[in-house]
Amino acid sequence: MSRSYGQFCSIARALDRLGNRWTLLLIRELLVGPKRFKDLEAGLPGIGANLLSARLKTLESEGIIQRIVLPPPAGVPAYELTEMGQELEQVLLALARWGQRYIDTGYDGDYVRGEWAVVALKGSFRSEAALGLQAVYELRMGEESIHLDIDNGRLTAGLGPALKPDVLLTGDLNAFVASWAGDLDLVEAIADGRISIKGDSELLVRFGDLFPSRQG
Amino acid sequence: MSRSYGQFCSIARALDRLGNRWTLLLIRELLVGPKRFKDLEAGLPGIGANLLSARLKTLESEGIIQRIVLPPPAGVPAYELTEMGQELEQVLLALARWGQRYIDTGYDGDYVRGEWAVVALKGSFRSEAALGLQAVYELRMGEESIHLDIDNGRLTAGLGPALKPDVLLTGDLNAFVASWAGDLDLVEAIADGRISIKGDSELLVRFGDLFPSRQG
DNA sequence: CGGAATCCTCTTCGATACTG
DNA sequence: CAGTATCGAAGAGGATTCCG
Repeated sequence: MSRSYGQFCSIARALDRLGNRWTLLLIRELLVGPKRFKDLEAGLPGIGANLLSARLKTLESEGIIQRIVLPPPAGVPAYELTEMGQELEQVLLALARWGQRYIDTGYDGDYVRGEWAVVALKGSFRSEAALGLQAVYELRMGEESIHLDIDNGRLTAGLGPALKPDVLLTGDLNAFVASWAGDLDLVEAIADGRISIKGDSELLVRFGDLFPSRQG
Repeated sequence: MSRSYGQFCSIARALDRLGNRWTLLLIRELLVGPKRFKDLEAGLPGIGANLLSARLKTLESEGIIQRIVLPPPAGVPAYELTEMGQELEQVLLALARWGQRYIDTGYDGDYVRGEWAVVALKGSFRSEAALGLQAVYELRMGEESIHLDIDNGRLTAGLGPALKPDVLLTGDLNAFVASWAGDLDLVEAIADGRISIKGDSELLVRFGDLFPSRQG
């Protein structure tokens, strides 16, 4: 399958498993939670069912992901990361940090998905800026919601709405994308109504500090 | 060249540049210092000159590496990481940490090189274990030497001998490999003479603590 | 509907031979 | 020594089909 590099080196060994096309993006998809085959296809446009199937099989045999059956009432098959797979989070966050330079310089019409912000924001989170802060953010981007729970320097982020958000930002996905791309200031977006805010607006000011982009 | 994933996502954007075969291993090679074309070929057995040439060209055009002429008396062309390329260190260290599980479970005869330990040891370094410690280690593995300067929780590691090592470990590369692979205990290796130690032997005890493997 | 298997075309890789 | 050129082999991508 994946041609081995044949090197006694932890990086090469990791890349023997992860270096194939789509593999790390597939992990990114599963990092926000279990997903079905069709959801993975949707998050990885262009992959092709055969290749996705092959990648899933390989990763399962390597113990990085596992097939599960979602709890009732769903009761349908899905894929999730094993503990070993979860441990790849730091690799993806490091990649996200390095790659941020290529996204905060404008949006070019590429495919985008709100839930990717879960991983991206985890990557750009500045723990130091959150010391002593207790706050729950919810971002409602079109159909998708994500939540960010900040508790004194620690961040827990995930898919879906927050139970009790201190701040709720609602808007079109395009508006959020424009703000990440540096095309639109968040405060400006709220001023002209492209994004609406509910809750403690003081916390909005801190948002840019907690999740900085290159532009500042 | 590299087919783009076409996603507005920092991870996908990073992988657009780094996801090709050999690319991240090429970065690993340059992470320990500038190298000539032939040295890169030697560190990446199997790559093929055409592919190495193509990767170098692409990475240069992306501003991740740059061509230089080594200072006199060498005066020969070489490649080195740009600042942007240097910033990939955290990505490689994260990969090294995750991949360590695949190397500390025995050596299988794969190609290996002493200088890779510079990156691997940086990855496994436990800063907490080095608080208050000031020590310079040198590892002389066959022809290759690397040095590890520890200064109160901070590690600087690089190719070549140390100026004033507190501990000098000398041995065959095979012996060091065996110890990394968990096939041979470092203390045992010294007891039976496969690795010899010169200097403060107390610091040897701390070595396993500073650079732990999965086995402990 | 989910997902695995097949077929075909295209791109990329890998090894060797070759050139300034 | 530093790359180019070439070509067979392997992997990727897209469409379609089959099976539960």
